[in-house]
Amino acid sequence: MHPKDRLLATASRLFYAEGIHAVGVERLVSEAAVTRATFYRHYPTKDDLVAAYLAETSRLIRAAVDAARAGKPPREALIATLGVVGDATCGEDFRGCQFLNAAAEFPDPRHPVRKVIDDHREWFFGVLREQAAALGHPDPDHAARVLVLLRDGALHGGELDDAETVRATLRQAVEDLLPS
Amino acid sequence: MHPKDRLLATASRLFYAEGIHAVGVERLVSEAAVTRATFYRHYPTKDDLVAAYLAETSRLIRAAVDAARAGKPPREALIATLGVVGDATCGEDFRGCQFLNAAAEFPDPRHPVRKVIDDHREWFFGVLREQAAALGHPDPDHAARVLVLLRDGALHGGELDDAETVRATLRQAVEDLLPS
DNA sequence: CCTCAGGGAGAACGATCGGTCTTTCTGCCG
DNA sequence: CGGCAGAAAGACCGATCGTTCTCCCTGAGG
Repeated sequence: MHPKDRLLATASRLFYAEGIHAVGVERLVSEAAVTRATFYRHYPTKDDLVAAYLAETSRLIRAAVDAARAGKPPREALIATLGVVGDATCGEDFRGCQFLNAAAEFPDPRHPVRKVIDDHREWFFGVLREQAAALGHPDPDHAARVLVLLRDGALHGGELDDAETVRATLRQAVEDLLPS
Repeated sequence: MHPKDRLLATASRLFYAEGIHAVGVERLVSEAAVTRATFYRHYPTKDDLVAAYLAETSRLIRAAVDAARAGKPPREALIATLGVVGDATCGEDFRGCQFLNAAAEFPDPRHPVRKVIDDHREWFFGVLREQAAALGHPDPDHAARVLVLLRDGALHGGELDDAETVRATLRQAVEDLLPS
């Protein structure tokens, strides 16, 4: 495993578990067994590493969603898509949504990190709208918007409230929303 | 306005707008026109000021919700309660939920700040459950849980997506959830 | 009038922040 | 073998972090 990959893996773990501003460069390089010079050779600034962390997270989530919905009929595919979210909330060391947490720490909407967040949200909304349309929902845009609300809520409730209950609540709410 | 109140007002504004870890003590005391000594005379540590900021925010929200539902029949009262949330998302300088943002910056569930957050969430869930029960909903616990999901989602979507659309989506979703 | 708490002003603490630098060594490719 | 990029190791930069300190001044209560 190359230094650059070790850095990204360490950053993903620490940024998610402890918060972005709370983890300093010293901590990153020491836990990744990399020197400061190597850090700045691969990432010009810390913010670039943050953006890389979110981009990589987005990549993993897209893969998980693609895998979950592959080959399923429309209704099951949509339930499976939100199921990925519900499962995530019940995973150990779950600490909310990487993107929502990062947005809380980067208030400036024009910050480069926010673009990665916006891209990911736009992708997910598109997936939901497309799936709602394939399902024959009369207003796929509205359905997708409600599903996004539920998703965002579940990703926070899973940390602050009981995760299993949140997963069940999410699933029930999604099924109620779809034409039976 | 006394120094302690100026401090709390300044902290509320800066913590919410820029994030908690991102605002240092120097910034707080200079913008509040207060000396460092006065700061630590009223709040033993910065974390105590953070807890006070969230406690004060909770107090204001409880007052707003109480005012919105006062004297309304059950169904309108519940819609008004969530309406407070929707209105908040459309306010200027809206930057998401103070409690969710703070939770993103305080990962340790045993941290004192997290207790203030948990208390606030518990209160809000209780209000929703009580209102759903008064409405004669067959499963008020489940209804309240779904409403919390929608609330949390709306409070983030209002910042990251279009606020007015989120408000309308939230209202529609709430009405669809209630027995007609 | 005297006292004394509370606030203003600002220096100072050690620690850490994000970022740059020099030096040395290793390993790969021609 | 020679050359050179990438990484290790760590000193170093100014700035800021949260926190504590001393000193002086003001204003209200007894």
